Amino acid sequence: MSITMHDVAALAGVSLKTVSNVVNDYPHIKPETRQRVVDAIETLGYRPNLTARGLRSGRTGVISLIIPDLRNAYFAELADSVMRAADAKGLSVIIEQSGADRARELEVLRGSRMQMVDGVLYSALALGEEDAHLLDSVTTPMVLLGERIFHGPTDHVTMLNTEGAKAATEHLIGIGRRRIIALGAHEGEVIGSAGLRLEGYRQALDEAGIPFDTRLVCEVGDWFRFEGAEGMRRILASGVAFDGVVAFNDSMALGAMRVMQEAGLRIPQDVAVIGFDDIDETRYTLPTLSTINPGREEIAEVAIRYLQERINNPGSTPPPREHFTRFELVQRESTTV
Amino acid sequence: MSITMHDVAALAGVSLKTVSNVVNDYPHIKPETRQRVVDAIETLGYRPNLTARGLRSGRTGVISLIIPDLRNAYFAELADSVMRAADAKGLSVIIEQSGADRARELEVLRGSRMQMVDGVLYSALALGEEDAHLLDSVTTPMVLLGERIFHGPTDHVTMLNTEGAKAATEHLIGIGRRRIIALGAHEGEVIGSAGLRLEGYRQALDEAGIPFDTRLVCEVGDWFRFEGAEGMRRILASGVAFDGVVAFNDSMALGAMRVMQEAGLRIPQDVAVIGFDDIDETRYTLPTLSTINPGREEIAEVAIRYLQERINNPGSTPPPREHFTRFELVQRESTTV
DNA sequence: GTGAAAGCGCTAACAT
DNA sequence: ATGTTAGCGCTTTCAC
Repeated sequence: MSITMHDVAALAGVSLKTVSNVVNDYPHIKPETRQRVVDAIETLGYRPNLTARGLRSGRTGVISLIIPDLRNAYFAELADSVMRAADAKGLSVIIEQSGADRARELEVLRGSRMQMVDGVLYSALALGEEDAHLLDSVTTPMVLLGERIFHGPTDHVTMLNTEGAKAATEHLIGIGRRRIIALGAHEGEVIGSAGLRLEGYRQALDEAGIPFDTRLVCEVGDWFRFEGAEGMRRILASGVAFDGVVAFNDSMALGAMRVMQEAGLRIPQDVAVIGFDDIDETRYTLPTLSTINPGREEIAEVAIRYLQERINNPGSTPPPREHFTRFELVQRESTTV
Repeated sequence: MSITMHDVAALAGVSLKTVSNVVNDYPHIKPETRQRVVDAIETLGYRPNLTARGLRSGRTGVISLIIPDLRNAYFAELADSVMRAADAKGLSVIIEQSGADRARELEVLRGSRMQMVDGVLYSALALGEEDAHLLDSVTTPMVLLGERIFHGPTDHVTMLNTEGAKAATEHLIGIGRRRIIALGAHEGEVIGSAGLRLEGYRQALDEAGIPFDTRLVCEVGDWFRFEGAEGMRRILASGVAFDGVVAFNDSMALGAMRVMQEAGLRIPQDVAVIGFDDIDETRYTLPTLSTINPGREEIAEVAIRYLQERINNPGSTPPPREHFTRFELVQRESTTV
């Protein structure tokens, strides 16, 4: 049996309500009363029961973060940023992995765990624009992360994908590259990281007057290292000439780099490479990898702020907001000639 | 206002208890009654309120995982394994980062979040054997992970560190290496990953009749890539001859590999390298990295099982158990000559 | 400024 | 096999 407010109230000789007021930092309490309560809490080692508080107040102080997979460095780092931002606001974070699986991404939304969190940060990978309406029925406050769904019924925080990819491509063009591979395309995709980033790649080529060549566009399935490696193997096998690679994430860039190095290509002399995400690892590879930093900390901070605003104002439902973070091009050895 | 059991009971024309029984899969319910309740749940879209259930039953179905830092690939992968094992048992996981900071590791133990979880998986990095008594006062069921505290008051799951390091060293000796660097030592440490692994390294040398040379022992602070790189720089600067490296984790091995490659050393021809942890990345570096797989999935599975046993039998307090997982040596290019 | 009472939604006894 | 009753520990009216 644990210590309850009752015990504290009894020891301090006050009522339940007064203890509650002290615990919740209510302003109007006589200093000496407050002190007596604080002492009683101290001597008894009282800790509020958060479950009871949650039941009564309707708030648990817990949010959930739904991401595809923690083993993916980008999401591990995103989770880290989210947990820091949440911690600063006194929130705990339950992480749920969806495995980028459509069925599971939907299941998690309906799952009963949703009943015990105040809000959800939702980073979908398999759902798309056509699923936006499925979010209408979600009553828990939610902030969307990522590029799969725009103009949904909820707040949305993401980076400027097209602009980032354009900047990456311009950077390669700026160091004299003309035959640039786009690694990580998804056929027919318009919305979504792949679609948006390919668009940025095209814009950069257009503005530089470089013709778009479909042989330089490498389509892959998932964005793991393996796929980056496989994609590069296909490029090499095709015999197409190239002198630069814009990979749509760092993992693929690293997989491709390994394949190129095995094939005897020198980076950046023969092929300059730039990735996306600025995962920690890019600082330590050989060569180190230039990349686009998507502003993970800003994403986490803004997402938490939006979520908390929704949580704290359950009545009002202002229209969904959209926040685009600033990105930053980080130049490292893979594009320094 | 959300739908409660009351609403379901009213619609199905049964009592609260019956609804509760159906929801909790109680065995003895007339099939037709059950069906009526199920239908009512369906039409109303009822979801049990987990907070209320938690308050009443004393169990929330949430555990917390306390780890140093998700940005560390080993812990991200451990968290992934833990979440999968927990999910299979219907448990949710709150992750808390301690930053390998002693004060924070202790704070997290006393934190009020502990009041809302059924149990804790605790992976300390800064606490040590001398802090074991601090765990006595923790009433929440707990399973220790890692090597900092043995013979504490709680269950403990870890790998066979000494044996793993011994096997790694023997592997290098087996391919003809005699001057082997031990990368990642902590001066004076006996317990803890560094101490135990250094011991395994010594045992392997002893058994092979190779003299222990302190100039080959490289001490570092944290076990990040940066420290591995710095340690290797010091080794190279010292001018000591060597033909093998046993790194006490993969991150350091990769940092060291990069420095060696920059210095023109070929791996594995000039220096064979083996790490520890089998993080995903080791499969994709150039060369791929041989390593000791610590059996993360087994660690997660056993830890969750132990924890659940403690949670489900709050009365009985059998003595603390200790489980050592099997490790596996994974040979890759960095030790294949 | 503080107290008394009500009840958040659920499950565990104890009936029937 | 199902219904009734009584709280879990807290916050929130509403008094005083």
